[in-house]
Amino acid sequence: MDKQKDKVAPSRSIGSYPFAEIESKWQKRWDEQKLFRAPDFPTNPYYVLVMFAYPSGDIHMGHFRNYIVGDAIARWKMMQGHQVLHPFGWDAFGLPAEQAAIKRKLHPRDWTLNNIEMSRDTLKKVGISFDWDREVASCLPDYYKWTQWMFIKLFENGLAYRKEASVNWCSTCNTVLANEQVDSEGRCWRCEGTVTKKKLEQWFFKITAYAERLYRDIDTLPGWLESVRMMQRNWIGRSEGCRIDFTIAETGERLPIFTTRPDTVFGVTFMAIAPESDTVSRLPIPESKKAEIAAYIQRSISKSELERTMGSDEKDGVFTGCYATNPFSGEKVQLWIADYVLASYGSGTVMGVPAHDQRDFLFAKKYGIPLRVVIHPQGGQLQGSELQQAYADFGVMVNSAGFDGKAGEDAITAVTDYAAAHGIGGREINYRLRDWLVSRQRYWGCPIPIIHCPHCGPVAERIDNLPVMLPDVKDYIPKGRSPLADVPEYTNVRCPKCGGSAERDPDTMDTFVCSSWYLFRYTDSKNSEQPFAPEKAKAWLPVDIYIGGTHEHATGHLLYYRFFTKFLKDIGYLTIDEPAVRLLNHGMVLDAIGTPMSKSAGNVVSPLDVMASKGVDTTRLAMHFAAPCGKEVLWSEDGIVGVDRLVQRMYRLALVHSRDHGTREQTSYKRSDVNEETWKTYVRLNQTVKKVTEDLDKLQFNTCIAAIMEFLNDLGELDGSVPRFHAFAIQKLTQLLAPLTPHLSEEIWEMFGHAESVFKSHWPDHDSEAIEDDSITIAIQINGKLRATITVPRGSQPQLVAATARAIEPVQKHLQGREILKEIIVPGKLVNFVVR
RNA sequence: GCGAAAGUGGCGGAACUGGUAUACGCGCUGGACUUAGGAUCCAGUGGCUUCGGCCGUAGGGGUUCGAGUCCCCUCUUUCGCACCA
Repeated sequence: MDKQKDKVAPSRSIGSYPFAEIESKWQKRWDEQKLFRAPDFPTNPYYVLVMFAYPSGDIHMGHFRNYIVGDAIARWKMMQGHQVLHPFGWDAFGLPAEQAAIKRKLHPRDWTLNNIEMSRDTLKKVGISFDWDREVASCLPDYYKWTQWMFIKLFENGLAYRKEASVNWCSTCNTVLANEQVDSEGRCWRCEGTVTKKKLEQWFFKITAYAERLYRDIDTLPGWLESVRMMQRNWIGRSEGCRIDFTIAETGERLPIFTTRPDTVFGVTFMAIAPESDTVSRLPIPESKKAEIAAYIQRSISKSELERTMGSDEKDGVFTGCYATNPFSGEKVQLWIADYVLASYGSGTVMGVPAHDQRDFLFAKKYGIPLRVVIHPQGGQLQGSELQQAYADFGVMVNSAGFDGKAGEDAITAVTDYAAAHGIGGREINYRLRDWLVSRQRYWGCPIPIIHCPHCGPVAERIDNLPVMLPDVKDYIPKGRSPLADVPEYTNVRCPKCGGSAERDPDTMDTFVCSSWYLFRYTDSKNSEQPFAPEKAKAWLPVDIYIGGTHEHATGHLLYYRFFTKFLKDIGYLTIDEPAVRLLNHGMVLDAIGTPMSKSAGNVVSPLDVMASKGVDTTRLAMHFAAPCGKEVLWSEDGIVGVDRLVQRMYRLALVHSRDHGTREQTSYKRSDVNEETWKTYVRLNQTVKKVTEDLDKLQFNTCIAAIMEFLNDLGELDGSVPRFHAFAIQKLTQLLAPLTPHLSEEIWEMFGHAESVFKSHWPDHDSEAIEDDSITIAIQINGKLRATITVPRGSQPQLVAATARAIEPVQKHLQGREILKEIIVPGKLVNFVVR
């Protein structure tokens, strides 16, 4: 019989895969049939969440990759019998809208809504399985009403508060920023401008009240990337130590400090206060010193974070003329102001132990402050005068009154317990995490629903008055105060409490507030009575997999939304502690030589262009196949060729084999049904089903595709002597490919006569009666080097295999004149002869 | 400086608990069918080779019958942290 292969003769009679019409056909049908509409109360839920998007009007390769990964998972879970929630929405407040408005003389709202239309159309062309009925846009009143509700709930629970503080100010954006929005080099996350400090009264969310839970629960998130977990741990910066109350010698006022090394307390030879610390103003500074100190404080405050951090070997400060008393030794030491001390951490004051802390050491060296050794290394001695640097390791306490001889952790415990027992301190935990500054002096954001009353102070807007509508303004240009402040109709209101005249807060919220709860809104996006019904949220949450750029959000969004989750649980709206079980970072898309795509580099490739010439499914496959999905991908046109061949090949095979086979359902084959070659191929098919299923579970889309290609190569070798076998195999492959090539698979599925969507079909199970090959290849090694392979029936006696191996010619040759010391036999794998 | 992850053909990348390194794809070489081929199909493709083999997973050591995989050192890259007391 002729080898039929999958060649179609004459090939010219069959056109290539007509992707354009097939794509629009199925996109339309999915829409009409509401195939991806999620129920409110699923019985077998799976929640796939992709980070919602800023509506910039187009999509780039990074978005494309993000969404096709989510889409593959959503469609696969659907075929596995889950009800899938796969929603989408728009993070629609934010700076670019104002800039566009200024530049193009458009209202930010019009610009944004127009972009949403365009972006949505684009996503529909990609055929992403979003449930568009649940779409949200954070800039619409029916959404931001509930963002305001969140603010008020936090306010009512004492977790939203106003304080004057030294805050981050970006002079380019003309607004304040949260700590999370300033990078490690002191630059604005959005414009990269230098961030300075400004003393302002602003709204904060008390995320620090959740520091311990946020820290502790990181351990309950094994499905998150370790790097993200580490970044959050670092950001929260939990540190266990001891509070020790020194006193200001002149006034007797308490001067508490935090230290992780209370065992060095007898080595304190000075104290240092941060220049910004409130404590400074309470010091009895001698007249003669005041001018010098004021100048120093002025100088340090005007330095940027970067300047203060750079050259960290250079410590400077100024002596206040005041003294502090060590409660352990009763000794008086000099009290300095030094800008290596941070006002925002601990009490803003540190005890200076030059012998055992490198920073204190450098500082003391510079100013000739004495040094006292109070810790000796185990079994060693330190000479203070010979120290070239601080000895910061653990050791044995010396020169420490009754504590001498205590060592390491015991020493720390002993001193801490003593402090607690004598009312001069005790165990304390400190966090690096600061409260979240949420006010923004910008127009295009969610209005803060607070009214400032001269009598009642800040008062929350009444819930039934929500939303506080964002008014139109003439001028969006940020001037360093909110444009809303210039709209008297907006700001002049009555106090909800006393009815007196009052002023509305003119600021808007950080857009990260909007994105801290959108995943909950999706479970009940049309609710006009509540942000979402708790029972609906309960039915879907937590998110099973959350996909996006986890790196840039590691210590921002991904911390904020955990905070909101815990808060909403505390007030009874949620039952979960953590919002998402698994977090997937889709890697960046780079150009073919590994440079990030950017306008300035001129190497941007639009997914839309590729889709237009090759079709969506080919473009999807090329992206999936190029690299495992957590890794960065080098995008190259060359990569398309191979997967395009796969698409064309599938389509051609379907054209040929669907002709007269109809929907006839063959669920499995028995060995007796088919010839040997077909059975082998059938086994290979089942192995492929198994492998693809396992790889999808591991989100290894690249190896799924490879497995399918491999099988297709094998299928091409098989003749058509068993009627309908090819048709059977192709239908299985169509299902396996469906999460990755949804349009192609739908079309082929229909060609085979199925009336329902392939996504309503049941994901193939492998036939466990046909998963193992009849014969296996055994590697034959001599001294660990491969010398031959032999093929034996599965389950052959290992000794028999070894004997066969010994007899074959290439092995004989190597064994000639040598002594076999040992035979290593790994059943089903290899035989290794150890010879001399 | 500290910490973590990684380094595999010309390229993107495979390889389960140590067990046939380089699956799959691109590219390349040759061929078939063709008016044509940027279509399709077939064969080959790590390096060296005296055609027996030898060498090969960043480099060097080690453990083992056997190492891409485990251990130690070095180099490189990426990422995070970097006055947090």
